Amino acid sequence: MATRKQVAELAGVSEAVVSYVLHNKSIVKEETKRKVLEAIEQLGYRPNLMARGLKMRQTRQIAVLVGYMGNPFEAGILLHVEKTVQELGYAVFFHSYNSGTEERLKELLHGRVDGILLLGQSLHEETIAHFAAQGVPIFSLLQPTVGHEQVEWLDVDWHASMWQLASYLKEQGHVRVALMTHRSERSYLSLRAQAFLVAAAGTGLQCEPEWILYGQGQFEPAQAAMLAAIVSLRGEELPYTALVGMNDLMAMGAMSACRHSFVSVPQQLAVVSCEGILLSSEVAPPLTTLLYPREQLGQEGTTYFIRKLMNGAEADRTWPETKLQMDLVVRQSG
Amino acid sequence: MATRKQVAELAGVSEAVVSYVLHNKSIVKEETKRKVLEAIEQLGYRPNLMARGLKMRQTRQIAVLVGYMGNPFEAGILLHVEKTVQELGYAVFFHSYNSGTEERLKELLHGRVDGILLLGQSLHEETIAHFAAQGVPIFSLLQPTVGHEQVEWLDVDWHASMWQLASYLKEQGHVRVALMTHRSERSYLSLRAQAFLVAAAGTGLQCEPEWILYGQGQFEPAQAAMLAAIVSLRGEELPYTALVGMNDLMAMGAMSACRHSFVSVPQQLAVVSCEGILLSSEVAPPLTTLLYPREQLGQEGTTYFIRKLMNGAEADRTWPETKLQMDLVVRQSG
DNA sequence: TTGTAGGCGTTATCAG
DNA sequence: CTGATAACGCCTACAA
Repeated sequence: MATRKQVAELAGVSEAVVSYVLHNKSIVKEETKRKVLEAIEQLGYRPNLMARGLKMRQTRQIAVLVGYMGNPFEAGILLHVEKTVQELGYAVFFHSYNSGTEERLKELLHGRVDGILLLGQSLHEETIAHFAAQGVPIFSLLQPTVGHEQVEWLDVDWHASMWQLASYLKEQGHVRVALMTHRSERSYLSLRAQAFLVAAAGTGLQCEPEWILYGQGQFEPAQAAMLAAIVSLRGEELPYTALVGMNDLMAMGAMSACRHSFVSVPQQLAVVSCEGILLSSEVAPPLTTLLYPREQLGQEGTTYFIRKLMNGAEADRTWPETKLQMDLVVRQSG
Repeated sequence: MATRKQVAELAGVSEAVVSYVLHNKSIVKEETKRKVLEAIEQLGYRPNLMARGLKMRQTRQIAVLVGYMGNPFEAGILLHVEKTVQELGYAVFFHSYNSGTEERLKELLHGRVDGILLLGQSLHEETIAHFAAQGVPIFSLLQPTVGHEQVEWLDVDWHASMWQLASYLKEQGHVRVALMTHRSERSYLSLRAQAFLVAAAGTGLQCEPEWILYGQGQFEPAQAAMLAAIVSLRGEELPYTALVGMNDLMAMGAMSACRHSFVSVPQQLAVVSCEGILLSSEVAPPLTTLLYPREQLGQEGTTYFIRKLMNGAEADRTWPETKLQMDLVVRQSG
């Protein structure tokens, strides 16, 4: 573990000079510089990032808080986030967040990150205030749900998107539609559900409260919920002709349940969704879904946030309130 | 940003006492302790992790190097790794690794992590030596390919697993089988391919070199490779009756290509694979595959590694050379 | 152009 | 039991 001191000794200069060379201060004489660089090379010296962080009060590390990596949607976003973070010379502190471990989170992050990037998570107000007080900015990819007034975010325009989806269903002749979402209002899926409900009302679709199924954002719970809904009919026909999933995994879970209980998709039940994850084109039948611009989300959101971090608090008001757009990919499921 | 100094002032004690309280040294008088705890509470004080790390030469952070998060197989492992790391009181420095950015990696990690966990990546020998010299241990989930003699790892027993797969194909009456793998011998898929080739020879399967397709571990390249193989036949029959994918994504890509070119699976071509990722049961037709124990891998491997980190270098020889087992899940693709 | 010294927030040693 | 004080490795204003 070579330190700066050792480099200085080997090069026969003082420690400060080593720093000057490291930071490309042009004030160092060419020959001294060469000597120092040689010593650095020889010892394989690299600055200790803890020490530097302590001194500079800047870690060049940002926390990325995710919910559930088992969902390809979130994993796909993380992929692009990390890539962008890396390109901008920062590093990722990766943490899966569960509401209720906030105390632990504060400890874990204290002094270790320059900012926090939320991947669809909703923090408690108190926690947000805490980090604000610490001078640790927060940015959110995917719109946060409750609270978060001070938190900037980037997401698609869900109202426009859901309007698009509702219109499509209407065009296909559907009137009664079911909805699969997450029970918790803290989930980012709830926002999508609200937007769909508004769009459904606006386009004249019928979506009764008892047609709302809860798949908790994941495949198996969704499968179970759909199965339960089918079984409870005792052989009668489904009261709706279409199901819209608030994410692809749940839509796929529902289709799986249908297949196992001989409900044909899309004839007896059309299924549509709104992410377009990997393999959504490969399930049976291929899923009709909106395409979420994940790369754009990860790339643009992260870039904006880190640039802001680098500039200090200046250029604060530049956030372009443009939301992202989604395209509908019509396949065979609905 | 309350510091220890401020806490000490508020509580009317010296800084050292604050540390004693923090570390539960029972030598502090009950009343002093109470005063200090109050001050901590009031100021919302938490130790700065950079300062602590610098002093202790221990960061309680480990680097996790991944290849491609777009693959549910790797994302699924990360999920369990992170969970375990968190439970053991450590944190994850997340980094996507590309061969060729080793210099950058060394800088980025210097002094910031206590250890490195490889998720199927292969580092250069020189890099391994570097970290060894720095006293940063490396552990690998999934067996590393070339070199890495000094690196401990955990993986399934690929020879046994591939023997199982080859035997199954043989039982099903197949003789000529194709293989879909990654071109680079640095990829962890190459190890699987080697193992399969050995097993194929052992069980009497025929697997000609020109039947080896390269899907680069991902869906779309695999799809393209399979498509190219089919097209090049100009309408003649495939020279093999089964294809074994070195991961599920490639097997699915191959199936997709078959569907689009009207090659029926499994009648004209049986497809099998060896991971069992999410949705492998939902594609058309559902994929016959070995089930990789990802949770066990992430949980056991990470636990072993972090415990070792905590104990210093002691208990070095306890690594149980037991490899993990896989089960075959027979579905409709082969 | 180069060296000195103070300090970032901790922990640990050693007196009181 | 408690209080100074010396590191940990680095950066930077200021002095030489």
